[in-house]
Amino acid sequence: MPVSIPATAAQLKVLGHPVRLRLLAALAAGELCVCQLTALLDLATSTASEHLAELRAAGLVTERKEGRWVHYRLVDPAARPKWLDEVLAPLARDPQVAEDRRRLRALRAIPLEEFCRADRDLGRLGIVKPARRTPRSAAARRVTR
Amino acid sequence: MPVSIPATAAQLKVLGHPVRLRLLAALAAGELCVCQLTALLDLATSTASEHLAELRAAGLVTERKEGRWVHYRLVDPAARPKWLDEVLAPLARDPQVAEDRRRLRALRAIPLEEFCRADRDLGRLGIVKPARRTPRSAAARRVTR
DNA sequence: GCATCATTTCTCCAATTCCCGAAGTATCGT
DNA sequence: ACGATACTTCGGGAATTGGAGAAATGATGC
Repeated sequence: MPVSIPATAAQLKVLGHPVRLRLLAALAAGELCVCQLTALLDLATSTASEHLAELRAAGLVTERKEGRWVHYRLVDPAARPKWLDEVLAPLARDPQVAEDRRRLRALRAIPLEEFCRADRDLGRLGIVKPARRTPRSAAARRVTR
Repeated sequence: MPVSIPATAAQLKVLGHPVRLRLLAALAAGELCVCQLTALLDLATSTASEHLAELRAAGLVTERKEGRWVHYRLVDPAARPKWLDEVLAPLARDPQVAEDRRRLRALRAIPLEEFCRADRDLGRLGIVKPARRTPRSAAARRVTR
């Protein structure tokens, strides 16, 4: 595990983005596939995929293919920079992360097949309530940018 | 000390740049003024100043004005994110950081007045040796970009 | 083989970053 | 008051990033 300024800067830079940080915080509780993460963060599939690719290139996550799905997880603790857990742990206090964890508990209980059959719609599955988190309205996207 | 995804992402992003990481690694051993850091990293003054301003905006360093000089230092440990020291500590093994520390030991021994009177020229002061680290040749800059 | 579905890669555009030199600010010494 | 000096802010140009949709890839099931 070589520690150098350029390598460390690259890892920190990748981590220094709200979406990627949120992805990692979600993965801290265990592996998830791209479609679950996409639904959780309400992103375009290609956007989620690209962020995950960056995290992988920085050596922060690994992928595991299984059938049609690709599961991502944090790199195992030995290969993990020591500061990563220190960064992620306090994020539990962020309300966004807390809500993500709550939804993930429900989400993990649903088999992937069923989840995808339901169009990966958290609303339809009763994971998010009245607010229609419908398929990413243009309006919703525009504000977050 | 509010911990949130946006705030943490902002701090990590600022840290995720080789120059700023090197600046922080230098400051880990104690406060330094802009002109010392500029000479150490061989940057344009305005570039160093802007990087330091970003670090300050992210709450990672504080400034102290004294006469003509502005001294920067790491924020005090209480206000410091817990992961910051974990990030900086292993960097001691980076050869660049090791060399910076060596030069800093010599540099700190020189009063600021004298240092500036010598045009902040590390070569002239015998801190860097034969390599003429003259005032930032265009050639030298071009490669590092 | 062929359609389907999850994911990745490509193409494009807007926005941001990075770095410098120039211009501006503030402080010191005279 | 004046010039010199340490630093900051501004202006601008090259490079990178972020994100979406479209097209490509790869595995599954019929």
